[in-house]
Amino acid sequence: MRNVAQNPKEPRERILEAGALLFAKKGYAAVSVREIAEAANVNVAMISYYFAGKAGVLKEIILRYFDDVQAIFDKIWSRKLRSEEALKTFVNELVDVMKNKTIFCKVAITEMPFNLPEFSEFKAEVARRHVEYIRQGLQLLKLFVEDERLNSIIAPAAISLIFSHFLFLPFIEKVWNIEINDEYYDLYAKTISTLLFDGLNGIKSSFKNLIGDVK
Amino acid sequence: MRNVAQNPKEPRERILEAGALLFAKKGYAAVSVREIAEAANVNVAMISYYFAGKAGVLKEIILRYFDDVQAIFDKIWSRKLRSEEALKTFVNELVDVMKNKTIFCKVAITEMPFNLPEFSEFKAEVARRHVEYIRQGLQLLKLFVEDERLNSIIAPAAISLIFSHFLFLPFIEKVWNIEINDEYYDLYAKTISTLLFDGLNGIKSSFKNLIGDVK
Amino acid sequence: MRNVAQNPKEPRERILEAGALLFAKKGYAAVSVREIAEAANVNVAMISYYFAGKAGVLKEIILRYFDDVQAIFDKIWSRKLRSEEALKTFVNELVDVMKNKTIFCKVAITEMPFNLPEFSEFKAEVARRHVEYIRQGLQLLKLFVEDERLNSIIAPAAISLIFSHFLFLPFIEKVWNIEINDEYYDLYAKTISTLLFDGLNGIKSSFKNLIGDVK
Amino acid sequence: MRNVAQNPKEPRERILEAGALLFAKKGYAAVSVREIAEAANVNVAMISYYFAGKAGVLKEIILRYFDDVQAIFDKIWSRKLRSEEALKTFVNELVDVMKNKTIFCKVAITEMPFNLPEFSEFKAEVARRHVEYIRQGLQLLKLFVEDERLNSIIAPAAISLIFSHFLFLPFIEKVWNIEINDEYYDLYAKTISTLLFDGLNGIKSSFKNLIGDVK
DNA sequence: AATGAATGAGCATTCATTCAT
DNA sequence: TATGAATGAATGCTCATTCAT
Repeated sequence: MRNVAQNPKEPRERILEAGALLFAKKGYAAVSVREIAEAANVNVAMISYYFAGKAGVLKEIILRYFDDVQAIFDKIWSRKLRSEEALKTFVNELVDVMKNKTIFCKVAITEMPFNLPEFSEFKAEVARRHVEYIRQGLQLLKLFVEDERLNSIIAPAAISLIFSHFLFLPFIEKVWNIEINDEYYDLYAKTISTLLFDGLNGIKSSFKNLIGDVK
Repeated sequence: MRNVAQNPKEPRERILEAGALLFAKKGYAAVSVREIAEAANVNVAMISYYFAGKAGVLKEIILRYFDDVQAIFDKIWSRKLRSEEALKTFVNELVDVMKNKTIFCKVAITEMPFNLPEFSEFKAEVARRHVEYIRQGLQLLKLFVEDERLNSIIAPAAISLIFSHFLFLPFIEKVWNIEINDEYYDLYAKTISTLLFDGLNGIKSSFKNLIGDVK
Repeated sequence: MRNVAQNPKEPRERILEAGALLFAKKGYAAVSVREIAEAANVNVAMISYYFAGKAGVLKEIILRYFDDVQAIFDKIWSRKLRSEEALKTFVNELVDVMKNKTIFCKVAITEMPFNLPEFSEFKAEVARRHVEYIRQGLQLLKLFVEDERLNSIIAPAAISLIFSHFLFLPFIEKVWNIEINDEYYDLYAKTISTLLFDGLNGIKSSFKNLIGDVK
Repeated sequence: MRNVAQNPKEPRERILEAGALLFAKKGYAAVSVREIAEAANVNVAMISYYFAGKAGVLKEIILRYFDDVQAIFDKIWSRKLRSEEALKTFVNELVDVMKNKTIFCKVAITEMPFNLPEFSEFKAEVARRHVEYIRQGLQLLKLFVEDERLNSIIAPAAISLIFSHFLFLPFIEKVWNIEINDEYYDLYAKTISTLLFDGLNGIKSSFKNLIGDVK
């Protein structure tokens, strides 16, 4: 059901977008179902009806984001890209997703550090689904390491880097006087790609002892 | 008054630490004053008494974090460190702050992307206070750029990178089976330093046209 | 909607009556929503649901009282009564309203002297709506005066006189040992009418110089 | 102790005046002890210390008002004034008290209609103390009546009339554009006196059957 | 006489959810 | 599907008062 093309005018979709917008702005816990219902122009009860509660809305938002991430990984595998190109493609595609589905991405990223009981199982499940992707990604970049600790540093660092713009957006808008448009996002993708690629190369040469042989 | 060393047994301090712990775990909006009061073993009314409301607790937490960040900047200026050493010192010191005041840092970082009305003025003020530090930091790294857009990408990227561990901590603990101790944080600081230094050098050579001359 | 006849068993109406009773007895500020909810046999949340908060209940009560006052004025205009009859009709009708909707009247009158911020705008609006009625009333009684000061004395004096019984009711019950019934209210209306009519005539002859010519 | 001349700078007195001002503005129940303490520039605990709680402040305010009223009655008895002069003196003196101790009077009058449990005994006591004065006043005006009902109408009516200005002051200021000064209060006293005297004469002639012979 | 910390009860309001229609 | 009334718990906060100092 989730993948079926949906009319954005359908209530279910309106709820999802209104929810994502509000969660992105104020954080999941600070948003009430009434707010969402008003923004989506539906009756409050419809949120429980469609998503079995407020938590269901967030879960769906996060799942949609992860579907997109998964699609990016699949694309890279299927194209059998090599290290540098794979990395650049990954960054470019991820920035593209962020540009087009900003609010969904921002919600998925900003809610990740929190540990609300009603999501602990859900998050564990999502994590499990993506562990393998992350491992394969690190292998592809010739960065798979015997020492798991290095993996546990690099993977979040990369994700965090790519999403930095979205995490700090309110701050950025206050501090710098810039116009954020397509051109900006091109520069953004190029800058982050470079930083990440050269940075990871630096790690590869600095930590030779820690980096294992991958077939 | 805020900087005076305080007995952690004092109610004010207990509230602050209990608040930070809970905000770090569940996010500001998901925590109730009653929860904080119980954890801090004080009467609910004391939270309003000392901090003029729940929002006051978060503000104090964020201010304390920013005081530490400011101290790091001041240290670097006063030592007149050069580019590479300055960067490494910055990362090391910041990781050190994160290690010792993890929950305060995590709260400051994770609440930044949100835009609750009761904090908008406060955040603007904090932003203003730190703009100059960030600018000077970029100058020191010979990364001050004519094109403001590049600054607006690099600065958040660096911060985001350094804090990546704390943003993804719950995720990391689920995916990797590692022990997080002092040794781990040493490796973490070294890895992030390398990634950032080599990455920024990559940017310097790739974007020569955008980077201005700084004395 | 406000004027539609409503089943007194409807929650909205029960809240209104319970609220009026309690406000009349203890004053608006001394009554809690929980008290009202219990007395009206509704859930506490229903008070905010129907009236957008405790203040909304008082506003509705006052509006209902003023609707009745307005209806009396309209009745007098439409009947084209002359001075003496108009005055007697006014007093009689007002005493009648007071008798039948005692608590609503008492609340409207006793809360008028206070200036709570949440009502200042509302009261100004109500005042505006009734200024014209009062002016026309004074004209009808041939008491419209060039000197606005006299108007500002007479109008409140008349209202105050008519409501005196309700303002001092608790006091009256303590001091005099009387039974308050329909007969009592007949005597009350007659006494107040006489006092007011003869008193105003006295003013007319004593202050000839201040009283302007009205057609 | 209450009658001893007190330095208005003494905390006790400051509390009393700050309390009266706030009670007059917002009503007893809507005022917090902290508000009073701040306005009086004393510590919160001092209110309980001097007056044994918030209720004690109101009681003292009301007592002071009644002392003044009692003094007026005593003056009239001692001067052995006759009906008309007695009435005019009463009104004039009362208006004078109102002018000079506006807030104390307003509080005493506006809190009278309410029946808070913590004051029921106090109010009964105050009522008892003044019943005799009122009876004697009515006798003096040759208005003492066999039918107690008429007394129970006239006495509150007179008081209510005299205080009408203070009950409706916020309303008056909104509706009429007048300057309230000494001259205004002179006119006020004269108008109310006339209204009351002529009105009561009207009653005397209209209700001959009800008015008994007094020696 | 005066303070400020502390308490526990109470405040109005909002919450997510349910349910009859 | 969709509504709006209704619920009971929980929200942040303020209350008058007390008490050790």
